[in-house]
Amino acid sequence: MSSRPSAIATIHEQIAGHIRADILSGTFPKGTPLREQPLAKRFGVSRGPIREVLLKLTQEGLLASEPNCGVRVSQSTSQWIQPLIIRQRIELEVFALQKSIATINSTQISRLEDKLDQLDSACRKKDLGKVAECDMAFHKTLLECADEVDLIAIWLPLVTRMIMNYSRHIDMSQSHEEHREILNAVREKDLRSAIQALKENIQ
Amino acid sequence: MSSRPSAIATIHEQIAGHIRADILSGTFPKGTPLREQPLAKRFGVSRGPIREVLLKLTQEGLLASEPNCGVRVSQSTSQWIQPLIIRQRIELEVFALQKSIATINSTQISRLEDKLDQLDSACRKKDLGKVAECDMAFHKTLLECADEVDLIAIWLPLVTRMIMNYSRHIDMSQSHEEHREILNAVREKDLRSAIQALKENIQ
DNA sequence: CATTAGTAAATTGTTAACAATTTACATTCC
DNA sequence: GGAATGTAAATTGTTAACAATTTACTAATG
Repeated sequence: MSSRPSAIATIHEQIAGHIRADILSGTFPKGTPLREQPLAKRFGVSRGPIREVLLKLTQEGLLASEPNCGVRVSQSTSQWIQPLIIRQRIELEVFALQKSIATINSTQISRLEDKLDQLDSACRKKDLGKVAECDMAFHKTLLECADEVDLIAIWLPLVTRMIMNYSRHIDMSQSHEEHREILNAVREKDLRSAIQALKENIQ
Repeated sequence: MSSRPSAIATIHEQIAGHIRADILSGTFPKGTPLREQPLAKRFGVSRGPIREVLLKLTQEGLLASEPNCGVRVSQSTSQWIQPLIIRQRIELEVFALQKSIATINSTQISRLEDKLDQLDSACRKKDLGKVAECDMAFHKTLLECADEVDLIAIWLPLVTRMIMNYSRHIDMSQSHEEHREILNAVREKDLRSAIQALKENIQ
């Protein structure tokens, strides 16, 4: 919801980022209950802000909530709808590319380069949670170039459900290469190649 | 969130429903700031639960939040992405129909009939907010027949953004007819007709 | 021995007070 | 008169205590 992309993360976003990484890396396996009090203690805040973060992650799809019983890490998305999710995610990202590629500027390119560097770093450290987070962040930055806030809100639940299923099977060395190809094509404003590289990365 | 469809709404859901209807009916025009204290007083609760409802509606896309400045009613979605939103929404609902239509049972049919009745009642009362809410509720119930929780989470941000733009142009008399046609086709397990009626209703 | 009932602990839900930040407005200065 | 500054009000953000609910465990009962 922050209007400025790449802004300094608020305390909410930092906490959400930590928990998100712990889920995507498998530190919290599927079905694990997340209790408010221990999380509050861990992050040095009271339960109020924690509740808001948990609600946010629930609506993203990472957590599942049962009234009066708290939240637990979501189970995997069913096999049935995965092809649908992939199709829709590709349609959104291709749309964003088509709209933005002609007018993309150097500031946006360097933002993408930053994300790519962070992804590279996470890959070398074999930090699975961080790799998944950086992967998402790269694509999110790409979407932000299209300057359509609604696009990201629609895209988020799709990508969250994909990452939940695939994060543990990411090929660290390949991931970095694939994203570099996307960025190279975008830099040269080569829409066709960019779309192809994007599809290969997502599928 | 609630595992039981058609369950008694929690206090959260009731408050969210009220505010949602006020936004969709135009009682709160686009850009109107929503303050926590007045809302808390209006619904007879403290600010805590109100904050959670506002966060929920923000992530649905009805409200836009600026840190330390509260939330306001979202502006309309840009013209650029509306065709995309419609396409994806149709794809989701058609998918749900394809998966569920063969196995749909009488309990689910009567649930749909309930929603249709409520829609009819709201149309006769010319209650725009209620009509928009019932419209959404009918389609949500249809999606629930597919028994894929993730489907609804992906669908919600799409339909919210459609309704935000169209709610004030709904043809009350036509809306009820269109939904009745969908239900009739579903009742007869006529997939082709159901899809056609659905597309005509959405587009 | 399995089942039920009852009780204590753990956990979520709610509230009201307090802190930090932003906004609005009046005052001063140029 | 207009811009900058300072102060008060309004508003959001956070906290800790309390209430309500669920869960886990123990003991009684058939």
